[in-house]
Amino acid sequence: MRMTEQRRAIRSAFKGAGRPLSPTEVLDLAGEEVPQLNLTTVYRNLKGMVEREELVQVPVPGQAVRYELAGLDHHHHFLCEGCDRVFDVPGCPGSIQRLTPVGFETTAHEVTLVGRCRVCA
Amino acid sequence: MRMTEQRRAIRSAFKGAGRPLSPTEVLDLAGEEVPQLNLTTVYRNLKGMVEREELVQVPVPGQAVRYELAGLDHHHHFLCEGCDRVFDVPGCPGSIQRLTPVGFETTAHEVTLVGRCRVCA
DNA sequence: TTAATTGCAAATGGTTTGCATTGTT
DNA sequence: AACAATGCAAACCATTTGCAATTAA
Repeated sequence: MRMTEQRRAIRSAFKGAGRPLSPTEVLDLAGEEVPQLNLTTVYRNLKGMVEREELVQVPVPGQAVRYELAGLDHHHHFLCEGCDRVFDVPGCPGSIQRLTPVGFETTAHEVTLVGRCRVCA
Repeated sequence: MRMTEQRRAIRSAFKGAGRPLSPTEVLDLAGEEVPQLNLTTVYRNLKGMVEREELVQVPVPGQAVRYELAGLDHHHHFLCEGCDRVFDVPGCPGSIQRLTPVGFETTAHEVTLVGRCRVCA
């Protein structure tokens, strides 16, 4: 794993954003530092960073997958219908597991709030 | 809005399944009744049924959208990692709105449990 | 009869892959 | 030099659309 300019730019896009990013958002943000950045390269780097556990995927209902830095505390997400950006939401409504139907086994849960962010509200 | 054989079959696929269905699942299920059923027709009918509010979309994180009969009580969903089927989960952990960050407005929420269904567990 | 519905093929949008080229070490 | 990373074009997959043929009312 070599350290290239584009990889550096992709990393710092996540550091700077502080919220989950879509591949296109990564291209736009990192592309300011490295204008020749290619979308294919973004996809390949995101994939590699997930395999190396630097990033995790953030599946968003009805939307393209986002990515965020790995190792954050358990939290959930907010999808803004105005700007399509995704934000982290600290905390978790406990008592989610107890919804599990009899005979089923729950290993994870996704909670996504949908609405308007501070800017769009 | 004319009543065709294929539309009838699509309707009854939902009645019979009792769980959210993907377009492909609809094709498979309704295709048993109407073998010449075409995937394009399924997509067009699903879209029409959503506009007419007979169905609602069920966005599943990281997966293709599912559809289910409209008008059900508020509930959530369970995604089985074994068979990729989606099931309804009655109930709702209250206290979800209180996760909303200051300045944000929450208008809806999605909760998806992920794990193994009764058959796959 | 005639307007809605269908089927097929082609277009689309997001993501992935093959392969030759470039860049780090 | 050796091999990982990149760029481009083509392949993919799910979904949508154009258009001519079919069918319910």
